[in-house]
Amino acid sequence: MGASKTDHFTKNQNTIATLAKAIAHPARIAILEYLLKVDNCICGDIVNELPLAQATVSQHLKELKNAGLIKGNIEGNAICYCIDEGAVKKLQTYFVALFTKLELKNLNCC
Amino acid sequence: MGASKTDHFTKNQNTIATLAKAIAHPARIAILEYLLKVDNCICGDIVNELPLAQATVSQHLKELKNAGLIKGNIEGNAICYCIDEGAVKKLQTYFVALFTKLELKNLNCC
DNA sequence: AATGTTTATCGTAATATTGCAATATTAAAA
DNA sequence: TTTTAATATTGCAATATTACGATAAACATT
Repeated sequence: MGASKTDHFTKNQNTIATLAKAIAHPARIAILEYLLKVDNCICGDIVNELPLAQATVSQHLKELKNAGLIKGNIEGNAICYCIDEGAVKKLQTYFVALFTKLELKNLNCC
Repeated sequence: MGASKTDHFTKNQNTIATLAKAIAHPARIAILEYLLKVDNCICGDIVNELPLAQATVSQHLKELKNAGLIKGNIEGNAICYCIDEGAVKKLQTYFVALFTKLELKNLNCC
């Protein structure tokens, strides 16, 4: 078929893969970087910051939100988007673990 | 259309997105974890470690190799696969930068 | 109430990914 | 040389992603 066999892998493996997928697009990286750059987390001008149509940006924001990497609150006719620290910490935890394992190895065989 | 507009984003954004995409599948996470787990980097039994057909595993290995995350040397009729430290360090560098930016922020507005 | 602004959703087309059977390739072993 | 074993490639079908125009929804402004 063609659908990922997620049920054959561990929960942790699927979690990390999902988080990685959420940031596996330059537009979503750009969105995260922008959210980190601006002082205030009110970000009604994200669309103007990206070279994509409004509908496309909205779709990318939705994916980041579904992945839990950002949070959004309604504020009048604007939306307040922020980084979600919890999810980013989860990403961080995994990568730190990965990198730590790496450093313990003597990978000079190839 | 449907193709990513990679040329509208920075080189760094595209690099990170590509690396993230390479690990955005549980099978490829499982492969990396297995490569980290085994003592020796000769890994001719990766196929048996995964719940996927040989052709599919080979394809995932190819993607990891294209992304530069693993290296492979031909050794007789087997292949020696290893983590590529350089690429993992690149991933690490980016995430450390991202997480560092996060900690400097006061993200309590949402 | 009518208008303008901002964000979300729908519908659709183009492209990419996933998975596997079948087959090819490569080199060791018999 | 023939056989065996391991990995790669091809071809195809199913599914997912990306992008955007059109439209809807929500609210502020006039």
